[in-house]
Amino acid sequence: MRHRLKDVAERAGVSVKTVSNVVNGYAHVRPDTRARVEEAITALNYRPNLSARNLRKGRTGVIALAVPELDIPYFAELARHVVSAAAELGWTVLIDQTGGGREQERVVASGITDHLIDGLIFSPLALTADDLVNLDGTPMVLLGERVDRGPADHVVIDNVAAAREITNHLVGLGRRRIAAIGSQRTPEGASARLRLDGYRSALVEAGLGYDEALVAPAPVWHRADGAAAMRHLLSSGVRPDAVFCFNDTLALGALRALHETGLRVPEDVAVAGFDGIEDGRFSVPTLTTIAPDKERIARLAVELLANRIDGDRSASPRELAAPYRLEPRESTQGRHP
Amino acid sequence: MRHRLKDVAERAGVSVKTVSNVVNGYAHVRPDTRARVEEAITALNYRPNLSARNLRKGRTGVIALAVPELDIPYFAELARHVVSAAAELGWTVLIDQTGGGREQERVVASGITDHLIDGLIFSPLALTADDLVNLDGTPMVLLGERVDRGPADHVVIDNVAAAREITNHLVGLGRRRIAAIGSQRTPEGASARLRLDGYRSALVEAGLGYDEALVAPAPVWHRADGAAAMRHLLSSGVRPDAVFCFNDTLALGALRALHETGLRVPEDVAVAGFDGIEDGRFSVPTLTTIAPDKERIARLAVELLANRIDGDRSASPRELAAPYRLEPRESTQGRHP
DNA sequence: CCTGGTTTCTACAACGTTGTAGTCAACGTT
DNA sequence: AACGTTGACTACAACGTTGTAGAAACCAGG
Repeated sequence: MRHRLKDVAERAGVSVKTVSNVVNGYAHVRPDTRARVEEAITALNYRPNLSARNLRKGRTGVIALAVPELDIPYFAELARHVVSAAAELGWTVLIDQTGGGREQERVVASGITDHLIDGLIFSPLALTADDLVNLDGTPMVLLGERVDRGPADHVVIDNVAAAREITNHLVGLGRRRIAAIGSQRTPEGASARLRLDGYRSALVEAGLGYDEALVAPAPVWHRADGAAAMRHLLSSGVRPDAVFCFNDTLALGALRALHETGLRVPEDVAVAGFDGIEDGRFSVPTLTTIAPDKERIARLAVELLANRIDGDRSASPRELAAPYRLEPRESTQGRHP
Repeated sequence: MRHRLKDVAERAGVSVKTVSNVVNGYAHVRPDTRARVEEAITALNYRPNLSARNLRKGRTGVIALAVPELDIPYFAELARHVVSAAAELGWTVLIDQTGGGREQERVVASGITDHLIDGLIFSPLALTADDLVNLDGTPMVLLGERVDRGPADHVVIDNVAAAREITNHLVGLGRRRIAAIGSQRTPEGASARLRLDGYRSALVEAGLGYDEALVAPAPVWHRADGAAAMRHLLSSGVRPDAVFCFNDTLALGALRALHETGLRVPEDVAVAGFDGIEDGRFSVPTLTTIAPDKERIARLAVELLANRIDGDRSASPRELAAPYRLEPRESTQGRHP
C-alpha cells in the first residue's frame, strides 16, 4: 500500500539513490532514466517518508505558531496569515494553544527543543526574558511586546504610539472624560501597560490629566470582561464620554453593555478598540480601532524565522516594526461623519 | 548542545537501550540505574528526537485538522476544542487551511499520505466521495455533512432537523414571511442544501408554503455576504418579517444591513443564525442561533480517529451524531421576552 | 549443587532517507 | 594512444530511535 524508495527503484530498475536524486531534482540523470523513475513514482503513488528525510537532514519543514487562544479573533486572523505566508515558503505550520498562562508558555518555549519543529513563532502574553534562557538555540520569533533584553528576533508594532494616536482621536472629537478598559497589574500584562502608557501620555499632552478612576482593569480580554468593566465604570459614577478599550473584543463587550444601559454610541459615549478584527466592521455601531497590518506581521515573522533557520543563528536578535492604521468608524464618528 | 540517547548513556554508564527503556517507562530497570539515567537526562536536558522515533515506530503523534478558514469563528472555535481534545490523548495538531475550494481540499486529502501525520480530521466544504477513493488507508474523520457513501468515519449534526427547529421557532413567534439567506447551487453547498431542506419542510408543515423569492443565495458565508443578501431581499420588495441565515456570520451581516436600513430587529424583522458562535452573545441585538456542541464534536472526532489509528482500520465507517441546541435570544425574542 | 525462571541489562539490526565516495563509460584534448 | 574531465549511476554508511534476541546475574525450590 505504502511504498518506499526501494520499491520505486526496483520497478524502475535503478538504484535507490537514483530515485532519491530524481525526487530531489538532481541534475545529472539521463532523460530516459528520469522518465522511467517518474513513471514508477506515479504508478506506485510514492510519497517520501518525511520522518526519515527529517532524521537524515536534521530538518522537519514544520514550524510552530504558539498563540494564547485560537478563538480570539485577532489570533485566528493572525494564524491564517502565518499559515499562508509559511506555505509560500514551503513550510507547514503546527498550531499550539498556550492558554496564555506563564507556566504553559514556558512549556511551549522549552518544548521547541524536541526536534519536531525547525522553529517557533511565539505570541506570548506572560513570558519574561528569564523564561527564554536555555533554548538550545532553536530559532524563535516573538510577536507583540518586547520581552526585555530578549534573546530572540521580534516583530512588534509601536503600542505606545498607537494607543496615543487613538486617544488623540477621541480628544480631537471633543471628548474630555476618556476612560480606558483593559489595564492589568500582572507581569503578564505587557500590552496592557504599553497601551496604558500611550493613553496616559496622550491625555497629559492634551492637558486633560490622568485619572485612575477612569481606568478599569480586565483580567482577560474577552467580550464578557469588556462588558463587565464597562458596567463597572458606568455604575461607579465617573460618567465617561469616551472609552478606549485595549482590544476589540473588550470594545464589543463594552458596546453591548452601553446598549443595555440605554446609552447611545457615540453620542453619549464614544468607543474605540484595538486590533482591527473583522467583527468590528459589522458591529452595531461599527468599531473605531487600531488595525495592525496582520499580513505584514505574519510575513515578517516567517521571513525572520526562515533567515534564522537557514542562516546565521548567532547573529544578534533583530527587531522589526510592522505598520498599523487608525480606522475611524461609527463608534466614535457616528453614522454620517 | 543537543544530546542523543548515546550521550545520556555514556554519562550514566549504561547502554543506549537502557536509557531508551527508562525514557519509555520499561518496568525492569533497577532503581539506582534508573536514578543515574534520570540524572543524566536532566543534566543534559535530553529530549528525544521525534523524527527518529517516528521513523522507527511508524507513528508521528501528529494529527491534522483541515478546515476551510481559520478566521471564520465557527472553525476557530472548533479548532480550539480539537486541539484541546487531542492534547488530552497526547496528540499534537497540525492545522491546515484549505480555503474551501475543491482542488485544494483534494490536495489536502491526498497529502495525508506523506507520513507526516497519523490521521486527519477534515471539515470539507467541496469534497465529494470520488475525491476520497485512493487514500492509502490513512485514518480520516470527516466533520459536517455526509459525503455520500463516504469511506470514512464521520461526525455530523442533523442539519435538516436543526434547520426545521429554528424555522419552527420563527413560525411560533407568528412570523409569516420567513426568508432564508445562504442558499448555494454548487455541489459544494452540502450544508446549504440540508439547511434549505429543513427550512422548506418546516414552512410546508406550518402551511406557509415555500416561496423561492424569499430565498437569497450567498456564494460564501461571510458577514459581507450576509449584509449583501439582506439588502437584496429588502430591495426586491418581498418584505420578509423574519430571516433564517444559514450561519451566524451571515446573520451578523444581515443584522448590520437591517440596522442601516432603519428596520428594527426583531420588531420588524426577526433574525436567526446557525453555529452558536461567541459573537452572537454580544451583538446588538444578541443572536438567536442553533448551537452545535462543538466540544462534543471535537471529542468524538478525536476519539474516532484514535480508534482508527490504534485499532481496526478495516472496520466499516462509523457515523456519530453530535447534539445541538436552539438558543433563543434577542434577535427573535426581543429584549425582554 | 543443579534446574528453571525471572530480572536486568546489552548488542545488533532495522525504520527510509540522503551525503560521501566511488566506479565506469564516454568524451575531448594533447 | 594516453590523459584528464565530465556525466550517470551505485554501494555504503549514517541520522537517532526501538524491537528482538539473548547474555549474565540472581532467586527459589528441590
